Amino acid sequence: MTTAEENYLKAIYHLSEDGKKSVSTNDVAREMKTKPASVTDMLRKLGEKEMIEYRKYYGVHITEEGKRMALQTVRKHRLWEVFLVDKLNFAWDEVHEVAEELEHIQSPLLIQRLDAYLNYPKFDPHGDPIPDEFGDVKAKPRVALNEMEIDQMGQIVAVKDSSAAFLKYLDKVGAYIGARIKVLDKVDFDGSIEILVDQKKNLFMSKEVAINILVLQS
Amino acid sequence: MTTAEENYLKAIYHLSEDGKKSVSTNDVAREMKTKPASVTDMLRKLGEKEMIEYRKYYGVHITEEGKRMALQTVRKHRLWEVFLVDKLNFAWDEVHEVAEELEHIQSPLLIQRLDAYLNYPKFDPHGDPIPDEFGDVKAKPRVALNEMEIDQMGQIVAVKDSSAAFLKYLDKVGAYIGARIKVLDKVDFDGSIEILVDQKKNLFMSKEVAINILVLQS
DNA sequence: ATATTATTTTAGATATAGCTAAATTATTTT
DNA sequence: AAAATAATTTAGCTATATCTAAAATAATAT
Ligand SMILES: [Mn+2]
Ligand SMILES: [Mn+2]
Ligand SMILES: [Mn+2]
Ligand SMILES: [Mn+2]
Repeated sequence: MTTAEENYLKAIYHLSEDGKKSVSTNDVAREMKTKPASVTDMLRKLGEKEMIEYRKYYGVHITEEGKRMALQTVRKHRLWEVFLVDKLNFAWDEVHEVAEELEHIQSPLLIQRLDAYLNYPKFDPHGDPIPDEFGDVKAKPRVALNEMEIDQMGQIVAVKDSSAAFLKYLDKVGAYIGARIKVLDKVDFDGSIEILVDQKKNLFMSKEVAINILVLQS
Repeated sequence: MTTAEENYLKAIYHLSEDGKKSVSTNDVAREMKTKPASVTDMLRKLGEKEMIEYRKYYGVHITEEGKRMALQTVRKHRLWEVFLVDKLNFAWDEVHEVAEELEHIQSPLLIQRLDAYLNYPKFDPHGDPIPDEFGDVKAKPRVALNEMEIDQMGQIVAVKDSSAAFLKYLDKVGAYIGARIKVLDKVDFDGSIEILVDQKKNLFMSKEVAINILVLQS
């Protein structure tokens, strides 16, 4: 598998994640920041390798083998992110691009040793679960913060967006993974929301922000 | 710079190292395990980027800028090798191929942090010096073991060949970096040599092996 | 000085991965 | 059911990095 194939397959896997049966050429083009024409070429190639089922004009469906490969790349990406944050003192908003390169290094021994060195972490710095070497993921039930009701409580466990802009904003306002929260108010008009963080700090945020914060309800 | 360009430039740098003014197309092809025709293409490209001075049919000479770039890649390669051995418990014969990939990861911050994390190592697991961030190398005067005379003493400080086959052989016979040695005998006929290691173990080796062991004389 | 040999370059392919513009197919609206 | 629109594919082009075979050049030997 080439780097490009791995990146496309990972994108298709992520786009299929929330139960969508089939992913469109345009979806992939948007995610990969390439043109639909380029995507068509790659879909044909991944189809020939049986990583996806590809029917012209009707989108694509990832195969078991494709999912296995994608999860392997996801595992590497997230392990490297843990390494960068835990060992090299990167901030959580600085790791994504580097991990995007590191995930393509080909060495099973390297990943096995890295996993051991990091003490078999279960989650990456953004709260995403790290698949084990067989591709098994321990998924916790998570809710987007904007879908919670007033007075409901929980704990921030992950973020959906890993961009530096978003993560720096969370740092600034004091939202972090592990924080205990309670919904104080929701505004129907624009979907904005006010929460209490760690029983002491009030925090007001737009719907755009709340959508990207994942909570384990309690 | 692409990965291929970095690899070629590093090869040209290494081939120029022992004072050779100019490096031939065939030399590079041998080192890179590619065909001379492919080398010609790349030499033109590196010439246009002024990483090398390239005169058709007369070989190539690395420029200051090219040397700077090559040393940057060498620095990354060797730092990663230290990481693999010191932190991930790789054997010294297992690191070369992986480092060959890792050296192309683009992130100045990553290398700066890695260097600090490893405590600013000066040598890699094969005894080769690690250039600092400005490309400065602290070179020690080293002699190939086959060039030493009977009764001369010294310390093994590096190996010239980093292949697994060679390094595993050294492990087996108990030659390692840091070992104190004394030349006991040399056979004129085939250049083979017998040495005393750490004042206790006699070791007989062929010229091929001795050529690839570098010694700091004392 | 010429011929032979070795080295190097050029010409012409292939494979990957991207693009734009045009054509085709599917979907939605009227 | 047609027409309009949106999505997707095809055709043709570019750039990188490789290769083989043929041509050109340099180095060596007679
Ligand atoms: Mn990637
Ligand atoms: Mn992540
Ligand atoms: Mn390399
Ligand atoms: Mn080394």
